[in-house]
Amino acid sequence: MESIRIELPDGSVKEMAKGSTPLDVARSIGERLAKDSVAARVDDTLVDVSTPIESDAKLALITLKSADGLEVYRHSTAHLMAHAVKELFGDKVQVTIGPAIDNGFYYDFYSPKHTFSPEDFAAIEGKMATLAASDMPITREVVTRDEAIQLFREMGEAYKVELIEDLDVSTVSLYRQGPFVDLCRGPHLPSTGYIKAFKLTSVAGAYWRGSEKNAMLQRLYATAFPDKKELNKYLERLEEARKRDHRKLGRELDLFSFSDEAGAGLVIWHPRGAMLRTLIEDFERREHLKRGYDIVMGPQILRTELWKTSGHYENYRENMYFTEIDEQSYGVKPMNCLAHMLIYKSQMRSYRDLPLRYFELGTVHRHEKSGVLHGLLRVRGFTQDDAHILCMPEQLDGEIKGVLGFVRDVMAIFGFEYELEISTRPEKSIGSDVDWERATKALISALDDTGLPYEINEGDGAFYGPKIDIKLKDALDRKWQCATIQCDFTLPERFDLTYVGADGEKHRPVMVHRVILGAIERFIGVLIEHYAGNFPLWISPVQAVVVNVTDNQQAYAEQVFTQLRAAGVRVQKDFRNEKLGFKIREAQMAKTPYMLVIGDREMEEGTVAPRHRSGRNLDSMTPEAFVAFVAEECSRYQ
RNA sequence: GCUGGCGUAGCUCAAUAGGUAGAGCACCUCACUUGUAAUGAGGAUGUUGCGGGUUCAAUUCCUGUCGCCAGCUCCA
Repeated sequence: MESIRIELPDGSVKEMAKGSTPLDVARSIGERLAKDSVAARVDDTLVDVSTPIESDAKLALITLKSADGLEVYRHSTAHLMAHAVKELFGDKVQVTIGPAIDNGFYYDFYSPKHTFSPEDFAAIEGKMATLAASDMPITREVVTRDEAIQLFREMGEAYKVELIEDLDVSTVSLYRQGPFVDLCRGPHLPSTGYIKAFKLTSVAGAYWRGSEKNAMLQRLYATAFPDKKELNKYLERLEEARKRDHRKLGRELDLFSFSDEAGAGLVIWHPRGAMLRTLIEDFERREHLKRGYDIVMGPQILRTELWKTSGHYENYRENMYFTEIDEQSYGVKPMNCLAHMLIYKSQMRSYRDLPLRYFELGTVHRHEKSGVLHGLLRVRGFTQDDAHILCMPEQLDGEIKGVLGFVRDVMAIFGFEYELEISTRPEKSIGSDVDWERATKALISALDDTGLPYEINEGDGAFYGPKIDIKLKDALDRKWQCATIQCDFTLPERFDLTYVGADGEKHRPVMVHRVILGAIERFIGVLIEHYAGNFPLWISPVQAVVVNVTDNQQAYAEQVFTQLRAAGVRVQKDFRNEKLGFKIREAQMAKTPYMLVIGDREMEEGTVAPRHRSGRNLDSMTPEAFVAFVAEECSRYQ
């Protein structure tokens, strides 16, 4: 019999008969490995453990311990769910697609006759458990494209037919488990019995193939883990994450609110939230001034004519608010660039002036679709830490690198990890091919320079230029774009911006539109979840609360409070006639960093006894010492 | 914007086969003078999101609208 050489990840080589399967190889190593292997990687291709190997190859067996294994597991669980749904709802539903995602999987069903609700979950889970327990083999078969089309057509699965019809291949693979068959590339678990722990989590609408022009499908989300223990751990983690939800903490910590009466997506900042925001904005002003930006301010509304000049009226009108007064139409600004353009144009510019960096904490309004609003993370009125850099083309690289460095420094201060993405030209856009190419190259070069990994989103750029996006994650790992760096070769053109070069001729400057935190609202939303409401001292709206033990110390405590406030500590007092434990508890729940306890002892010594929200007590110290202590802890950010 | 779910006191949630609503916390009053996560007693609290319809009667059923939640689409 012909034999082949199988190279294993540790470099060892096994001689196996031609046509041996990964499972055969696993068995030759050990029964335990054979049992644990759910798929295999043969020369970089993921396959089933039952796929025969026909020639010399590198082989890695995949168990549920690896990310690949888990993905296979979840994908197979998605099939199991589709199988269960077909058994329960039969002809009422058609299957479409069901991939594995982070922490689980989903499956989309076309189901006009039955609307899925969480009440269906128990039945579906029960059926899945039965199907898993029956341990049906999951088998792969390869058929021609036409055979597959015919098969799914007979089954009444129109969406599968459409999928196959769009495939440019001669054969497709099918996976069967009992009577259930699905078009799938695989690989899959050897049998349904491998599936042990899963839970349906939610149901939501999703457009077929992600386009709002297509039919709305019903998507069942679920999670799956190799065993119940891990599943429960995940569910607990999810529960913990929900406690960090900035919408919940925002109310509990009395930071902000929304009001139907005011309007959807419009933030109302309460004293503590407004303080938090002010502190962050002050920080921003300092950091920008340090880096050579000039602070500027523009008006809230500008004449509609100007939005026509900029191209916003043409491209962004549906997101804008307009108002008309004295027969004059104005647009409420959705972006801050226009005033910055006017500042640039207010005088003749020399190449010696460049780069010019105009910074504005600019409040903008955008009419976002009602369904996308989400706490502070997606609102209709927000303030950006916006800047427009106007420079010579040869300065572009350096400016973009400078901004990326700025982002890196700021994110380090808040302890954020972030993901970088670059987005290229979309279909609906303005500007020439040459400009787009030059701008895109500049961004890529700057990204490469950071040495950090980044993703490329083709066609995802703004209508006026390509961009780099920096994304942060919320408590539930949903990604939100915060910082963004966008090249714009269009506005300088439209506003006819020029500078006089060394040659005495007029030249066109290039523009970089960039934000570091992005929208302050969104950033604070993510920040609340990041710290779970336990803000570091330098941005804590309330840094300390003075708490007396009995009325006896009230006069002294009042004096301490006044002294600390005069010294710039953000301090509050709680002199209510309550037990100390009660007042400590309240301060604790408000996540106040320090509680300054004053009893007879402290009054006699002229000190306070600080208690940190962690429960740790500091040695008693004089109010002056506490002021210095706070100043020291905050100093590294100022 | 779309699909589905939801809107009851400041917050978290009960209630009703259709008969105009209750509990805890918070709030107010009184007593207690208290040492590091809840002292006790008493009190007040609602146009049941808003409008229209069906009905003798609507918080409950129907409908419109506003808002919220999950996801999709879209974006900081």
